[in-house]
Amino acid sequence: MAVSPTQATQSDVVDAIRRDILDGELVAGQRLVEAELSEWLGASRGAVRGALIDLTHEGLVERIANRGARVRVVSIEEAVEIIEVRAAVEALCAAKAAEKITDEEIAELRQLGEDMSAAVASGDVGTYSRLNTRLDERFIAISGQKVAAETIARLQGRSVRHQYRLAYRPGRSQISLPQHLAIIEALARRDPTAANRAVREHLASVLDAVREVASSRWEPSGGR
Amino acid sequence: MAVSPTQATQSDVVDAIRRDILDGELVAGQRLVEAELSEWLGASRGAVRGALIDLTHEGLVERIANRGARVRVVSIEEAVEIIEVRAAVEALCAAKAAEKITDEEIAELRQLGEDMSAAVASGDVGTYSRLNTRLDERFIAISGQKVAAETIARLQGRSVRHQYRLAYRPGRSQISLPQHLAIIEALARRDPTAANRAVREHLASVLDAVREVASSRWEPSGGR
DNA sequence: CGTACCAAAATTGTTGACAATCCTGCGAGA
DNA sequence: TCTCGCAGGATTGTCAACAATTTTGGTACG
Repeated sequence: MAVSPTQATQSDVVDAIRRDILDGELVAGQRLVEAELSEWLGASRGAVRGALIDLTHEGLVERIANRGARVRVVSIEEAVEIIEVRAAVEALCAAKAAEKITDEEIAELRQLGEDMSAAVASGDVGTYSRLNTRLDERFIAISGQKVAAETIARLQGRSVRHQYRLAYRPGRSQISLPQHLAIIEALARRDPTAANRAVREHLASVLDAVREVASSRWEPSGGR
Repeated sequence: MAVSPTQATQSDVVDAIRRDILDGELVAGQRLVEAELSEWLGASRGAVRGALIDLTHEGLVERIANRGARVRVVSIEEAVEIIEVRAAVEALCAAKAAEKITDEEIAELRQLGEDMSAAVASGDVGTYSRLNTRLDERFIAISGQKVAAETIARLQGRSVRHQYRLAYRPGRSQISLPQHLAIIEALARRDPTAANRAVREHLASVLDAVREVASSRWEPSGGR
């Protein structure tokens, strides 16, 4: 999108392309020609090339030797798998977090819970969605599990496009809010087992919703 | 180690360096100078550079801007975290595998179990260790969870050095063999819950052993 | 009408030279 | 003796030109 006045560095390019993919500016399957992006972003071709390689490792871009890069298409099946893995790892984090959470952090999460309730009550889906993400990030950080955090971050990007549709489905907030509050309460009670289960139940529900959206999108689209 | 007569390509370099790190040929913390490796492996500096970037993403190499690459040192704490995450994800795979395993695959795993028992009985730790790895790979493949497989593969490399010491500890085989057989039996019974639990129990035991090795290695070593 | 082939264009891959950065060792001054 | 500063060397980072590969469009031939 924005072309900066100064020369863009490689990590700038990575961020820019990643954002465009996540925002849907670059659609799945679209070709990513190095020379084009280079001019588009005001960076050297080398930088763009390196960025595409990085994004390939993140799973957002697909590269075939001598045949260029395209935005990776993640099938519903793959999205489901990603959420299943995330469920397993996040549940681990939740259990660990419940064991080492401090009083201040509990207060912080409770506040977060109230904000979420308020956002849902006022129908502000955008804010609610952002608070969701924050809750995830917070309890993963609290768990102190760096490897798990890195693993989840890696997977996050790939599934975000599929989860995006979800947030704005009517009634979705009402389903997920109590689940999020349950996670918070389990952490506040310092109950690892309950926290583990609460996270799993939440992601199982997300999974159902993703599958449902998938099947409901079978008919309208007629594309390749 | 071996320098091939023909020009080595980038993926050759990745493989060569990875193998050397995993084999302990390159020790943790050792500097990896691009020009040296380039001459050593008979590849261009660009190829070596690219390989080091790839290995950085794998977590085997650590790179600091303008200051070069070194073999990443994975602390005991990190190894523990890695095994915890692996436990969560492999348990997921085991449960999924139990749901879709075929009769042929059950026979194959049972055979594997017998081979493992034989290897332990004859004290052939090397073979036993290799069969272990195969068992892991097989039930992950059977589960059909590509994302989980990729996630585990990523983590595998980093923890392998810590697990390596383990295999040759006296008595270790006797502890882990029944756990492996339990995994096989749970899969053969097509019991997802039991398979999940069997994998978790096995990796919990690995975890204990890693921690124990860690504490027993506190005294002999005199620091970096 | 379809197919095989070929050259031109477009695109990616690689290399080598140069620029930028960091580390080392030495010497001057307090 | 210790600290600071500064060249010199070593190492990494970047770029632009060149090579290799794939795609495309057209044409001749069956």
